[in-house]
Amino acid sequence: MSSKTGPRERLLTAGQQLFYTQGAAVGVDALLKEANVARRSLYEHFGDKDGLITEVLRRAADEDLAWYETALAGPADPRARLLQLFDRLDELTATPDFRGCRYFATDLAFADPGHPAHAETESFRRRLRALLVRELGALPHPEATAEQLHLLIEGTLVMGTTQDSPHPARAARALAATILGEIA
Amino acid sequence: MSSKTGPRERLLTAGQQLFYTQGAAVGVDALLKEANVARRSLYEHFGDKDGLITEVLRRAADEDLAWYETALAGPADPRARLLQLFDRLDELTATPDFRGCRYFATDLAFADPGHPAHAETESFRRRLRALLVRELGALPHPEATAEQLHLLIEGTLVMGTTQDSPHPARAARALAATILGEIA
DNA sequence: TCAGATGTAGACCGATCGATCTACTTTCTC
DNA sequence: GAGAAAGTAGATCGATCGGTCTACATCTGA
Repeated sequence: MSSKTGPRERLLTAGQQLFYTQGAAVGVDALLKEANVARRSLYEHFGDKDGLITEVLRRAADEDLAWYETALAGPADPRARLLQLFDRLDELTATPDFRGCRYFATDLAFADPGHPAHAETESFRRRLRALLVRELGALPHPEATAEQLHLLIEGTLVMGTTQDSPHPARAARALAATILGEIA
Repeated sequence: MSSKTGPRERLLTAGQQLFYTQGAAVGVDALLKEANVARRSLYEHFGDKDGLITEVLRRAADEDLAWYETALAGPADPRARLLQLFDRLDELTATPDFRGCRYFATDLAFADPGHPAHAETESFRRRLRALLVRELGALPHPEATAEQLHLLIEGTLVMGTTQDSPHPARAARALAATILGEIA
């Protein structure tokens, strides 16, 4: 009977937060302090820092994809569902602790293309793309349109990160509306 | 009579290349070796590593904005000029050594919002935005459309970095064509 | 109950980082 | 051509990094 969360869980939670807010370069000491965990526990559970990073990305990917699922839920019309997604993105980028796309930031943080983190970020994007294609299943050119929507999403996250525009998701939504209307 | 380039120039060139390909976390030793410059010269000319980073960004911003200018040059019709920009972006992202947007990568590399590099990246984006607004001067809603084009550009650079799509600029170009057509 | 597994606390190691300093050489200027 | 200025080469410093290790505490299950 384990009512309280163990060190493994606390490390994943701390990693998910600190890697997002501070970047993957966050020191091990900061992670241990945030998680209230002994140094040894990290290396017993994850092998090394990269192991923790990989596992955090895996968990975050599941959560974020679930977020996309709920952001799309509701309307029966696929166009309305996809436009609603940009409304949710508008709320997301307006959040004070929004710091952009975790996966792209991870890719940039590791110059070595062989780093295991890249496999996780690629997996996330492939799943996100599949999700968009599924939504567009009933409409013409689902693959090409999914690519465009994906580009709009990434662009929104970037613009939201740099704060160049107060509401980039609204600009993206308008763009999405035109192509979703055209392919109807 | 200085026919050969001095250490300052070599450092800027090496920094411009290494910071782009390896990220801002590149070590000072690697920079010195690449530039064939003594350690002392770096600190005499730029104070510290951040000084070099800032100066590299300043120079790169001028070059990149000039690239945008030439990418837009040619056609008299502003719509054609902007669509041509995405053709140039298509070539750019297809370059084997393309590694994405230098400025956004720099922003992500420094979690501290007070780091001097952020001022340079913000300056670049502001100038880029102004360039887009200028191009759209004769058309309706130049500010709003510039925001959308900016978002498409950033999205293209991200998608080109992660290689999710072979030609993200073409997807972006199609999106740009719809809004440029609509506001006509 | 008690033994093994699991966790904590923290010293410690080698490597690497940015930065300073000394000593010597080259280059430019007057 | 002599002296100042600028550059090279490299030792060195303190801090920090990821990772290992020892010693002790706690929890758990046969």
